[in-house]
Amino acid sequence: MRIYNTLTHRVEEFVPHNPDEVTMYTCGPTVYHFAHIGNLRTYIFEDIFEKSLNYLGYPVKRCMNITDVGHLSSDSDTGEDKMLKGAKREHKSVLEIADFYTKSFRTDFEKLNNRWPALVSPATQNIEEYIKIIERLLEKELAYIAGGNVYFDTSKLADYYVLTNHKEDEMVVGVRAGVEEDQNKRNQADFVLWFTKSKFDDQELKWDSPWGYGYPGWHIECSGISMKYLGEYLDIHCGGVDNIFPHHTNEIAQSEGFLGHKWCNYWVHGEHLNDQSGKMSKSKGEFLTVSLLEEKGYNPISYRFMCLNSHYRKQLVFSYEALDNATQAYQKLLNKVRALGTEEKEIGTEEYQEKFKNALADDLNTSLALTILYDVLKSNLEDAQKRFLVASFDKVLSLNLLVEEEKTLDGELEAYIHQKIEERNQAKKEKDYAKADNIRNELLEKGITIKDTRDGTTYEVK
RNA sequence: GGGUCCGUAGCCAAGUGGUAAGGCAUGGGACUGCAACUCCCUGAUCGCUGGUUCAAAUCCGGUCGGGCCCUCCA
Repeated sequence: MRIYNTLTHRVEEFVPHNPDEVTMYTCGPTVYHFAHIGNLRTYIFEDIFEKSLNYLGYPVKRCMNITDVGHLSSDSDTGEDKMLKGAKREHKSVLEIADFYTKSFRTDFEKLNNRWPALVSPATQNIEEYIKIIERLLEKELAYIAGGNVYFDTSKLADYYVLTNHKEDEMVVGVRAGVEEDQNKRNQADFVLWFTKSKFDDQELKWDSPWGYGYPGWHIECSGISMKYLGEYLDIHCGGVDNIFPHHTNEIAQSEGFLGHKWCNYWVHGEHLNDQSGKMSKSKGEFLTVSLLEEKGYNPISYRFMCLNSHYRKQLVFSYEALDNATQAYQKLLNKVRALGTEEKEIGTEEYQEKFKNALADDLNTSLALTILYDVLKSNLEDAQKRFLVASFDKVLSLNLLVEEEKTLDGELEAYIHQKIEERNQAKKEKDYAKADNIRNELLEKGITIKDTRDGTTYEVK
């Protein structure tokens, strides 16, 4: 498999430490509010990545954190704490907020057919890990204490900006409004590992530490959780592009400072979903959640389809036109697949399996992978072979291509529909088309769509 | 100011040197009592401009337009 590595700025051949257990860490959400579909785009990409690795023969051990504490809106100890803000907004405790939004995140995550990682760990349950790391960093003099907080000393590293081509003296501090420089820091890029003194003394969650009662900095949690669950040699670390700097840059600094050797070989980042005006955010424009799409009558999987039609490293602009487009295409695809019958036959499908694998192995070229799916449907293969391939591809695509609509109709409704269809067919025979159309409309109003096929009349219940 | 990415038909989009995949929409046709579904047909010299080359959407330069990052973010 070839994948783009942010560390080298190139597409590279993927070589894991151990092909029998690829380790993958993906940054999770801060659970202070609902996730919007832009947030979820990254998780769709990560899911496709994980499943592609599986499809290509690599078992994956994946871990994800849940940020449920002290995520300040800046490393300078300024701005607001997201969790506290969420709690205040809803008059609940931080833990209640975390619990509620973790659950709703998981619901949305799974509605998009993302596989929930086996290892998911909240930041608040790994405090001892962070303390262990910080202690070692202090011993090695890679960290220092100032103003009651523990900071990482970025000047001790030969190359702090490994992921970006930033040059420190050319960077502008406070490009964004509301960012102030923390006077305790020795270097501009230093960041907090542990807070005891903060503008946010009303922090609800605090723990004892060698440096006093306080709470961890944001970046340390991913290093701690990752090393705790996946060991000290990580194959893949994923996240959204916005995490490249400073979050992932800082993770590398502290993890490698702690370990004393290279930590993770492949850094893979997903691009953003934008709206017409640029970056999507929770505070401006329409707050696009999975639930909102559902309220508007969209199947969340249509959104997944829309994402797969694009490339994870390309910005995608959300519009209802694009989503409608995807919805239409997805429905047509389902119709075609459902006409294939139920038998599966593997023999003779190797060529297409190979093509599909090649598309995935080429830096996750999902739109090409979808094209191969269309090629299969148009090919001269037998229906059973096509069906086998669709089933196989859907292990990665996860578009519910073979999931029949499991509408459990009660017998009464079913009998009613059959009776109406019978009446309509009778009317058609007698060329009483007005009556036939009336029956069809009557059923349609109840969400039942009639289809006349060569083998008789079928129906679909919405 | 620094960094980085992108610009292919109405829309989504593949293609990184050999003469433009695929999907949706549109228009036409087959099927149907009509419709839906399905099937067939239907469209672009690749932002603009120089250059390299026998050959460029693909490489190099310039230019225009747009996104993102430079301590909230997926």
